[in-house]
Amino acid sequence: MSHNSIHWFRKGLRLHDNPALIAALKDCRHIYPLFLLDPWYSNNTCIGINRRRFLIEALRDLDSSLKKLNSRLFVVSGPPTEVLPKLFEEWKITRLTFEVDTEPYSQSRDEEVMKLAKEYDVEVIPKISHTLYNIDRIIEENKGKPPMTYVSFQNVLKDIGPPKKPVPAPTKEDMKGVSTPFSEDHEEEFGIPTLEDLGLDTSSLGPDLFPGGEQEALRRLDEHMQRAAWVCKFEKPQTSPNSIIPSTTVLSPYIRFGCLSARTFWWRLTDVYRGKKHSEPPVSLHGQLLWREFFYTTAYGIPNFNRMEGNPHCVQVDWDNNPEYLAAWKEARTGFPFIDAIMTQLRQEGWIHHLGRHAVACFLTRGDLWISWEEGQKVFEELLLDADWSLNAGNWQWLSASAFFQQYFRVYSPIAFGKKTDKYGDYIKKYLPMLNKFPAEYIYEPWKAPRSIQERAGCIVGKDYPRPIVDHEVVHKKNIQRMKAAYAKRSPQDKDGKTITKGVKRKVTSILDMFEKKAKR
DNA sequence: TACAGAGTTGTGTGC
DNA sequence: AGCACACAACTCTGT
Repeated sequence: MSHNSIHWFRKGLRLHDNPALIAALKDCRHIYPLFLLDPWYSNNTCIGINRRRFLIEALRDLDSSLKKLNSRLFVVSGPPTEVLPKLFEEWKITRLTFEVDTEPYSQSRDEEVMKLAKEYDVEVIPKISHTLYNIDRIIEENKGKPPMTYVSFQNVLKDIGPPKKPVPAPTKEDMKGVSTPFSEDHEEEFGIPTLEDLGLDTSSLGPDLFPGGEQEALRRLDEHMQRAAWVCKFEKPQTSPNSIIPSTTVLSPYIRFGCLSARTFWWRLTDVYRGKKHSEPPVSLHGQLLWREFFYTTAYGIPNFNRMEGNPHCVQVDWDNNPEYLAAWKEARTGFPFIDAIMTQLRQEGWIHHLGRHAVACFLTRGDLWISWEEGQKVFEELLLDADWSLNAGNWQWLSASAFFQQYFRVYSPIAFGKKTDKYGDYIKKYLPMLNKFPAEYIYEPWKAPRSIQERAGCIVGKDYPRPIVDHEVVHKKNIQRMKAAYAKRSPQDKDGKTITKGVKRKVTSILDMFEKKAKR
């Protein structure tokens, strides 16, 4: 039988390791590679200009790769449930393929689309290739609930075995007998819009340090995999959050959009490791991919994962509603140069080191400002090129000690932490030029510099750079007590003040049971 | 059921 | 420089 296939790109913006695309090409006469500009995202999330640019670059790269196979990318605006039925009819579609995505919106969207496809007699082929594993399988192997620690997660994976090997990109050979019916005015009808076409203000675009697209992703992967000794030695906690050149691979935006397959990355690492002594999870590069998989699993298996309320694993905390503090954090004017430099890099460049994320996340939540992690989550979602629903929610819960991580008395110092890897504050000077002439001994706490030194440096604290909005020493001690109270509420104590855990355990299990039953239905 | 042990990446002090 | 320790005492997993 000869099919007319749509391959619907959502994440997975690549040709390599794209099993759903390969499935679309089987016994196929006409292939329509499709990307939808779904208004749901603009209506429900805030996406910054740098992220939008990354997406458009990735689409352009995809189109250029498809051109080499005598095909083209079709870009259409509108809700999938409205656009797809029209295209099914217009293009006489018999088959729809796409990559599985586990985010809640994707799940409900795809469920609706599959119903519609049935009505139009369109065969649907979903394939797993965004994650290393089938997430359902991991949860099943762990008795129906997601593993809640990295070690137990690893134990489950031991039973499953290594991830599947990536599938090669389609070749001209695979395209024999397959064509894409595109017309001469393809650009007008189905072309990739520019940022201006989308009516976006491009005045705040930052430098294009990490251009989107599969070709750039594979180039970047090659570049790093050639450094075999570095790859084998890699230990995430030993990399610097405040180096001028990123100390890690910065492949995360590419993996987020699926320009790079996690499985391709995984097996390339395996090749580099082979026969050599190398670091191990959780700190190795394999370990980083497993962290991603870990949070994809918990995000899929835990209800209301991006919220505090209704999230059975999240400690319920009485965070302050403090718009002034939130704005100061978001706009890089907390008065702590280390924090403000990181927030500036985030806004301008769209990527900050994982430990930089730790520092600013701890500062916003349990460390200093006592503002809900959900607020921080929104800011990261807007500004991070690699903002990924599952990882963003999971890591914010981790850093705010709301879930996964409970040692809330371990607080990052906005002054001391950065000094470990950047004694002289070069990173701060790069992102906060007003502090450029400040002597190193005061660069992390400019308010302590004598007036004469501030004058000589041409930067008066309170005028040219803000005073610190909180006294870290005071506020972090207070916040540890507040965290203690939040945990005590969740975990009732006996008369000696010792925590009784069994009652809570039963409560959490029962909520999970309910969720499991719901999921089975 | 109870308990021991561990937990990706804290800070400050002292040797 | 690098390590041990106190700080105070959290939760999850496995036995």
